[in-house]
Amino acid sequence: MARPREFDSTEALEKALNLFWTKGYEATSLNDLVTSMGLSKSSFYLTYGSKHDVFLSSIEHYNNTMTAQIASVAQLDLPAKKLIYSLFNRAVSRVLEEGGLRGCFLNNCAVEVALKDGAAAKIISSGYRLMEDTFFLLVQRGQLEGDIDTLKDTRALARYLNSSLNGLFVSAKANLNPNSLEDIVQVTLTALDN
Amino acid sequence: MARPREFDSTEALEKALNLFWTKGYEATSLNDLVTSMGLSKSSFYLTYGSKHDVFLSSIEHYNNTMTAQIASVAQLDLPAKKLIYSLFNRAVSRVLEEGGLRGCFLNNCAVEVALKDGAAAKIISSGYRLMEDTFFLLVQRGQLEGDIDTLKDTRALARYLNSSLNGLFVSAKANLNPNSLEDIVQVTLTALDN
DNA sequence: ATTTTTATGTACTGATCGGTCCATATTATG
DNA sequence: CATAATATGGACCGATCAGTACATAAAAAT
Repeated sequence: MARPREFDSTEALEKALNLFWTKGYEATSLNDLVTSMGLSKSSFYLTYGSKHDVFLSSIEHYNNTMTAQIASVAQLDLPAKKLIYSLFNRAVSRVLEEGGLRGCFLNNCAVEVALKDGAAAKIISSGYRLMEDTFFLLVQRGQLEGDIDTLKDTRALARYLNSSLNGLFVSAKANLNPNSLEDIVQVTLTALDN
Repeated sequence: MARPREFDSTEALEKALNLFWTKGYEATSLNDLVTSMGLSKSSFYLTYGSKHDVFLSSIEHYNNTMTAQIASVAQLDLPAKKLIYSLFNRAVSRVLEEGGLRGCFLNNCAVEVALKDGAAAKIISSGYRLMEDTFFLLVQRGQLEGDIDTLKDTRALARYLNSSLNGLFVSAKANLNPNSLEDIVQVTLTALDN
């Protein structure tokens, strides 16, 4: 009944997400967005509403994909404690990769906009709880599997691990040093030992 | 020999610092700056050079005051381990105060600009090393005082503590929850136990 | 083939961006 | 009191900001 869209709207959203991820919200201009998304301003506004709207959609999309992807790692058929180890080690190697310093998108958003953007803050917060819950399930499984002391507070450990992962990303940006990151991970993970 | 300045330049710099701290670099406009610093554009540019220059000066000033202030805490005549505890507990209570959510300025800067602003990155990095070195001295003293296992890697513990503190600030922004912050601190500090 | 409906490209908006210019004001020195 | 030197206020700059208007394009439905 009407002219069909010439672009894939989730593909374009991912382009926007990537831009916000590497440049931050404020430093990303509308021209940046439409250029990298490959569409005209008309299509942009018709499809996504506004810069702020597409930003919120980006965070939601991030929650639905990246965060959910980590949650799926948690269901792999390996000892939960090993999975936690590998989540941290993979975070380190990802940060050290080309372009990896942009870190975690939720982390970046929390720091840059959570304080002044209530709508964004809600979505960020839900993403964080998703991460925390993933760690909770992993720690719980580790306790069931006998690899983590059952006397330890499961929720507290989950919160600690989530927070530590964020600290790692900030540390990498503040003072990139592979040895330092490995030190941090090594000490962090001793909290899971007896 | 010439007309005297009508404002205190470090006082004004602190106003700028506070603005960058709460709003972030990109979101702070020149009008914001001159208004809150209480001076005209002429005086601003004559005294501080540019928005970017005053930003760099702000970070340097932060390093010289806040970070150095924490370093002075480290020299208090109390068991070093207790001092580490109180640094973390004070961070939690400061975050929970009115306006405390803006967190740590170095942390904010690292996340928002370190990737794209080399000049800022250098200053941020030096601030971080200052923090890390403070923790190093504290851990070392704790080991000498017999409160921290001497078999533990002093430098690794310092890096870990510094990173954990940053994680705490991000966590607070992402999902403010006093219980959660206390959980994080409690687990974090067990790394100092035997 | 015409109508309906949505998509697209482009020109345009007022507001704000960081930054400059210059005329005037204010002081210390000679 | 004149001069030298810096400080200040405010008008002004081109560029860019996010967002809009509108004319045209394209497809499905009749």
